[in-house]
Amino acid sequence: MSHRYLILGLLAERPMTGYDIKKHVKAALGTVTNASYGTLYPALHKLQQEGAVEVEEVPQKGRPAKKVYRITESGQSELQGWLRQPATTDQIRREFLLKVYLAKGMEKQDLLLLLANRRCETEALLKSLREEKQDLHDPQQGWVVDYALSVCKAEMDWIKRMEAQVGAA
Amino acid sequence: MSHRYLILGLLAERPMTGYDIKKHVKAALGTVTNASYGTLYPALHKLQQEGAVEVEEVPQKGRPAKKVYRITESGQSELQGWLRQPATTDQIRREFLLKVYLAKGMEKQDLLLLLANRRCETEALLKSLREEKQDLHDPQQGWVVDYALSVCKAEMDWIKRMEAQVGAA
DNA sequence: GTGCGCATGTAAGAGGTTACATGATTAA
DNA sequence: TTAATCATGTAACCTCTTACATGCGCAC
Repeated sequence: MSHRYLILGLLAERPMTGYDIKKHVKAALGTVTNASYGTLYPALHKLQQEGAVEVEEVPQKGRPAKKVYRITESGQSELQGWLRQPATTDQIRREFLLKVYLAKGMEKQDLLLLLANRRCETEALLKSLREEKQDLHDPQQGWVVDYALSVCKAEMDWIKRMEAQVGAA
Repeated sequence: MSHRYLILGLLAERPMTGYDIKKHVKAALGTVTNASYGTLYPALHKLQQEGAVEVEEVPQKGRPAKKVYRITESGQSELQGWLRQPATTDQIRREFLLKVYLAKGMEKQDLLLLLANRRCETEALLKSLREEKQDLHDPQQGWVVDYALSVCKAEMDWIKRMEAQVGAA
C-alpha cells in the first residue's frame, strides 16, 4: 500500500516528526496499517530527497533537536494525484481463510476449534472497535471504524453459519 | 501468509507440479492469494531440500519431463501442526480505506467519485463471486466464496451509507 | 504462422518487519 | 530505581512481484 502516501497524507494535515506520525497511525489507523520505524524513517528521508517534504530542526530544552517534517507544494500535488486515482483492489489474503480451505485435512473437532477460536478473537476486536468509536479524533476515523465494524460483523455472521453447518454434519 | 503451507496443503490432497498448483490456486483461491511462479518454484525447491516434499520426474511424449511433487510424512506433520495453531489476525490493510481516511484533503466531489468508483468495482466482484458459487470444485471453496461474499456485501452497504452521508453534507 | 497452453525457472528490486543501538526526561 | 515517553536511526532478513528467458505442441 506504500506508506509514502500515508506519510504525505498525514503531513498534509499538520507538520509532524516521525515519532508523531507513528503515534497518530497507531491511534487512528491501527486497523488499516502498522507502520514501523523501520519503514517510516527511511521513507521520510526518501521523500525529503525527492523534495516532497521539508525538514525543520526544532531545538528543545535538555533534549536533542527534533526533526519536524512538512509537506511541500510538490508533495501536495503528488498526494492529490494519488487520491484522485481509484484504489487498487486488494485480496482478502487471510491466513485464516487458507486454513478453512485446507480444512479437508482436518478432523471435524479441529475445524470447530479453529472456528471457535476465531469467533472469540473477532468478538474481542468488535468490542475494541466499539470502544474506539466512543472517542474519535476526527470524523474520518469514524468512517474507518465503521468500515472495520461492518466487515467484522459480516465475519461473525459467517463464522456462526459455518459453525452450525459443520456442527450439524 | 507464507505460501509454504498453501503448497503443503494442496499437495496433501494430491501430487502436483508447480504449474498445477498455480492453476489450482487461481481457480479456487483467487480471492485469498495470488502465488506467482517467482514464489512457487523457489518455495518448492526449499520444501524439497528440507524433506517436506518429494519430487518425481515424469517423462512426457515430445515434451521435457515434468516434476511432480508429493508431500512426505514430515511435511504432513508440519502441515497438521500449522493447521492446529490459531491463525494470526491480519489487518484490513486496504489502500481504499487509507484514501477514505485521507479524504479531508479532498473536494467533496472527488470523495464521491472515489466512492462511486469503488461501488462499481465491488458490484463487479460480487457478481463474479456469485458466478463462482455456481460451479465449485469442492465444498471448501464454497466456504471461502461465502466468506468473500459476506465481506463484499458488508462493504457495499457501508459504501452506500457513506455516499448518502457525504451527499447530504 | 500466430497465439495459447504446457512447463520450468532466475534476477532485480520493492516493500516491509524485527531487532538492535542510543540517550535524555519524568513520573511512580 | 525502574519504567514509560520522547526521539532518531540502522542492519539483517524475509517475502513477494515483475519481468525476463526458454521451448515444445497444437489448434485456428
